[in-house]
Amino acid sequence: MLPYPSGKLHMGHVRNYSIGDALARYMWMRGYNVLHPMGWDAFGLPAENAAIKRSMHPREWTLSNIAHMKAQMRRLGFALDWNREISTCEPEYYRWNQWFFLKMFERGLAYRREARLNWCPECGTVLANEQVVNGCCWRHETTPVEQRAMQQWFLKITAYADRLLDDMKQLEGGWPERVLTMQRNWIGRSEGAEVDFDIEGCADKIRIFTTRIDTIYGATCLILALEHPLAEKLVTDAEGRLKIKEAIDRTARQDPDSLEKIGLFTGRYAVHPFSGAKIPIWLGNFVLMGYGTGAIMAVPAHDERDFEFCQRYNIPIAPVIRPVAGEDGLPYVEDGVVENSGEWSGLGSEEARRKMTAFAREHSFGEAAVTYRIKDWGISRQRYWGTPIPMIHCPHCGIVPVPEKDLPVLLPLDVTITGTGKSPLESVDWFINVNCPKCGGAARRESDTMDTFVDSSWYFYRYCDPHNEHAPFQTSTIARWFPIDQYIGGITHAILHLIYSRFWTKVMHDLTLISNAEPTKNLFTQGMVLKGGTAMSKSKGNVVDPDEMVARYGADTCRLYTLFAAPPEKDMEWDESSVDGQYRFLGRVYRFVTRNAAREDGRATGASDREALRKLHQTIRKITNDFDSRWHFNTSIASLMQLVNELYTLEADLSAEAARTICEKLTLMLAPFAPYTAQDLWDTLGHNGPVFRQTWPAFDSELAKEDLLEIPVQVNGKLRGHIHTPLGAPKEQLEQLALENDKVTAFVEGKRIVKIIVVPDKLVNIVAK
RNA sequence: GCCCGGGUGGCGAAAUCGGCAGACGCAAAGGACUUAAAAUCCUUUUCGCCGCAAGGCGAGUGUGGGUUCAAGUCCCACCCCGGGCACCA
Repeated sequence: MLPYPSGKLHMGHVRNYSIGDALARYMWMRGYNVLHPMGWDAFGLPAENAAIKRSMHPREWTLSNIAHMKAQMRRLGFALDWNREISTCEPEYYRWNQWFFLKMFERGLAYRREARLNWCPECGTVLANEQVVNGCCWRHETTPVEQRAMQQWFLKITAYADRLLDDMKQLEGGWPERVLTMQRNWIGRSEGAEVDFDIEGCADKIRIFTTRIDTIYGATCLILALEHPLAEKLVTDAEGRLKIKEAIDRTARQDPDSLEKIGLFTGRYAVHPFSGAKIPIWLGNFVLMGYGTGAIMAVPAHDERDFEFCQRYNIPIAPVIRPVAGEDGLPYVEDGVVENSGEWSGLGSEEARRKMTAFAREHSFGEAAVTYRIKDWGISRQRYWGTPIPMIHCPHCGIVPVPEKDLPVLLPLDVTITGTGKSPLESVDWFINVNCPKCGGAARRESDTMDTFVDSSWYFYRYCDPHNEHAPFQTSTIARWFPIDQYIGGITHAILHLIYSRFWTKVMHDLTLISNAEPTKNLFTQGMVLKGGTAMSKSKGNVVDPDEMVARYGADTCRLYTLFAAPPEKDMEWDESSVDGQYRFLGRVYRFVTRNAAREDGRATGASDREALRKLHQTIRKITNDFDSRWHFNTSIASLMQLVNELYTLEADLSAEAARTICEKLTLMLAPFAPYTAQDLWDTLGHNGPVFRQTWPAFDSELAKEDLLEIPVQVNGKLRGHIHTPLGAPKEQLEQLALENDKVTAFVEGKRIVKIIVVPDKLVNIVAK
């Protein structure tokens, strides 16, 4: 039995909750309506919308926690795949996901094509590139993904690549630089040129992408990806084709970190479009089909990878860039002066790139081109749960969208989950066999469902208007909450959820549903919770469930522990040995307030009152500052502890009046961090209603002022003594007091005073020789 | 290899703008209360040396330099740890 009320805490993501909830409560007490989808639990409000309807503050603030997503989405009826939960049909959730899908299909932003994709054998489904971590599924970290070729639905996130990049300007300052860098790398925009090479004795051309067209005279061969469509045309003999297949297999089996370069000569030659030289055409396993054109020109003199390849296969190396004088190191990727390049020799790299690209364009064998690393978002999943993709395959009409009036397409309930890798929906005849909406003939319904990252991309908009039956949400209803003022989440979402939701926001912006181009103004990424020095994960088996801590100490102690262990942006080691301190602290607060809530001993006010009030106002100032600037709640809680420690020493001499004031303000300051205890104390103090509806205490800088300062005195930079002066004492006085100080004189004696540095209210340093 | 973080007592950490390094807490030791234990309250606690003692002296924020009256904080070089990216042409 705990000595104070413990409360409840949903323990899914205890750290994220503690941080977000503390902020939400503080902002509320500072006079903002806070839209914080999950935080109302902590506030004690029954329903999410009650808060919006019962607006009580003129100012508004939107806060969302990524870790709260699961619970928020569950409320909205979105599907959840996290625990392989099988959702029942939630018509509104399907309807609007499907509605968006149709809008994208109309605009060419949703399309279907065959693709080799990452397949997780454990999930029995394909995954998007973003969802593959170290070659394994993001949900099954020890299960390597396989490659499978199948028909897949994609969302054209690449069409938004430039806007996703450009709009980062709006996020600078509000988002951690680290996340922006990760997204920038992920999008991977690079500018260059595409160039066609004729093939000797063949009408086809090979198109390559390069960022260094200035080095093209150094190209001594072309290298195509093993899977390049032209490979089969160039290599016609059975033996050669077998070798290609073997090379693909061998590459797939290798550790991607130390891939051995494998090359196959096609026996064919290409014509260099600038020099007219005949250069061999190779296939190489390090050339990626999925990037650029799947073919490169190898410039071994100036590219490390090409060098390695060409050296291995005895392909000539021809330097064409002279490093700029003064620069040393490898010339591999550096700009310099072009040489051995016919009429272009002597130009700087940059100028050469511009002019050579223009030349290629004039002679119709190339053009400037931009390539991205990011690929379209593959959203097809062969799972039962998730939104059915609202499409019908008709043998006569092709792919036909389900008419909007027929939405939502609901999942059948009579499904057996086989786990065989085929979509379970395939086996439900009544679901699959439908009539074509166009011609009325027999047709088959699409059986793939959508990636559940689709749901998380826009749930926070729907959350603000959850019961709308006519639209995903009403623009005017949600406009006031967006963009989100503050989003809190783990760094793990940097290139998953956080890029998808930015994309979705832009699509909705283009559909004129919203006016904001970005979903959130500010992003805060809290540090990871570590156990044994590494991030907790199911595969490592080091996941700690804090439920036990909550059962033993209560949720408030658990919150305090989480917030006190480290500043929120820093990783924290989950080490329960220090939780006792938080438990003891809450007990100390509880006992002090209950002892002093309604004392009637008529003790007179005196010096202790003054001292206690000073400490109180200093604490208010400190915590207010922490909330307003840096959220280092560990120091906020430490200062509350200091206040309580001081109160314990002064308690015997406090007047009832001062004690009462202090109890109230202390309780209010505790509320963001330990809401249940604070609420109980607030009741004990004889108040009615929720403590978080009280105004955050203001500090009085007069009361916070120290009467007498203790100022350190240094001699030659070493601390030798202290002097006592009132605040704001003049320099001369400090100087004089310092020189009169016994301890100081002992060190100055016999020396010549060179200089005295006086920093008012801070320090005196005497320089003596 | 490239790009970010970070390195402070036995431990988690604090020092927010260049101004007393180690706040606050854990653990440990001692004491009070108690028949006893728990709980609670109080005290000590960076390291080394000197002293019976009050106290004093010296060293100290990964390493080596530098700037400054003054450096955990700024500059240069390096070491170590963590994270992200990585045949992206």
